[in-house]
Amino acid sequence: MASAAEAMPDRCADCEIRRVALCGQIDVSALRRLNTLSHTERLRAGSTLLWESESADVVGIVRTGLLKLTASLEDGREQTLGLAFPGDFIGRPFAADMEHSVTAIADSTICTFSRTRFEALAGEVPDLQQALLVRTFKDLDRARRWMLLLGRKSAGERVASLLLETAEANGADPGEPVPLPLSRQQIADVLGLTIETVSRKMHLFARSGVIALPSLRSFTVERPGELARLAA
Amino acid sequence: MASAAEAMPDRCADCEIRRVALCGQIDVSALRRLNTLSHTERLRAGSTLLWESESADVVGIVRTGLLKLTASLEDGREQTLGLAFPGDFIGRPFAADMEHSVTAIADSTICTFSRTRFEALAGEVPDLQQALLVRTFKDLDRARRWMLLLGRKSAGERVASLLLETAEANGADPGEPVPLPLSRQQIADVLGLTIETVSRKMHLFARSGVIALPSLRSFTVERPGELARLAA
DNA sequence: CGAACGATTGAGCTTCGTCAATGTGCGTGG
DNA sequence: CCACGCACATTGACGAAGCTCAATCGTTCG
Repeated sequence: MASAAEAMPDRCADCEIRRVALCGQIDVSALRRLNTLSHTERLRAGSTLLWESESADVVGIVRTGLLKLTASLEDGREQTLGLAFPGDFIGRPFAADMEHSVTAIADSTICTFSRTRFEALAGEVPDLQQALLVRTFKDLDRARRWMLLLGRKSAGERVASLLLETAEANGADPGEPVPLPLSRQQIADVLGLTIETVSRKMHLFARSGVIALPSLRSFTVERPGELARLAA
Repeated sequence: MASAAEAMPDRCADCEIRRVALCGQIDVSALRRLNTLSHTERLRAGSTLLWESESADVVGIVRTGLLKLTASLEDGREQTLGLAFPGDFIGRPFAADMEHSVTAIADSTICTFSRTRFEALAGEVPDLQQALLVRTFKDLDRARRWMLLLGRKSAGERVASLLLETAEANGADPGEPVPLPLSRQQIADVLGLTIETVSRKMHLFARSGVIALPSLRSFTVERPGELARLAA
């Protein structure tokens, strides 16, 4: 298996696929076939892999970095619909047109597949399809949870929710610095706010001692209970 | 096939399942098995089939009526995450806990299955799983499109968007009355607004001649182009 | 007819967006 | 090493959008 990856450095190592994308459920021969279909795509921060309302012929799995899914209105207003971390699946099998753009926030590598070939393989490998279905249900629930935030939470609650979620995703202890992979503008786009409001709320929390802001791209949680209460 | 439905009136007619849920893709024997597993659940408007953050042991397909998916905050604020029309799938195979409630808006009937038995069958019938996957991708894109509305559109744009979408779903011509299945409060919950703001915007549009409001539960589109422009 | 419920309308206020000025960190080139 | 410039972030002043509270209206159902 490793030898295949060495022989074809442009292919994804199948151990990676197995671990990250498919939870070790699919059998080795299908894995081999999946592997020969894959290409590693390198994406610099800021460049876009898939474009809203254009047809896409690739799907993929994020290997490293961070990407955002976004939709825009004609006048330029933009909303981030979700983030894609390593292991997340991107693209739309069984559908030609994208409903959102996929753009790298940090330099990223994506393990890509021809969409039609991936579809064909999925039809032949039920375990692959089931893994994808379970994953898609999770994405759907994540998106819907965010709808509650966008529709009903105040600016302060939104910012607190994001900080809390980021801290938890990092398994950070109180007082320990948590890296913040997003700029203020990107935070605003995720939360449906403006950059100014995000800045004000973060510093409000910092002044009240709930968090600390040691640098622009990190924070610490000083009073976890209070932060959770602020997140509503 | 019809005879099975007659012999067991509590079962869903399989022609219904085939047409509505599975796009005619699954084979007849699997259909039969699916059929013997199904129960028809009748739900009165206002009653809840599945509860947020409780475990659920059923999944199902809406046959008649209309349901809403909702999530709430502790203090009672509620956001509607989506609507389930006839043909829509509800519940979460491969997951025990619900992330949202499912409540009937109108009297409804749902063709339900034991979740675990449905999961087992899905594992055996790849076409069923694929149909479900395609459907789930569509739901995900619908949810994400709504995130753009919740995060970035003004109250007027939200109301116009909902009216436009409702009119289009009904294939209504200009001037023709469109039924509105939601109360003002339910519209507000879908759009992330208050009932007062919804009322004001609707009457604003009516006064300007873009729509007309012949009754509380219907409207007509008088100037489609203008309504589309208002929806942004 | 009256009560109950949902919808409308108005007045005031809060929150958040807008606009503008200022500040801060960082890389580049002198 | 320092100065500069640029991008990003912060802060303040102000206004508008939408929420809250409250009164009224209309409809439906006893």
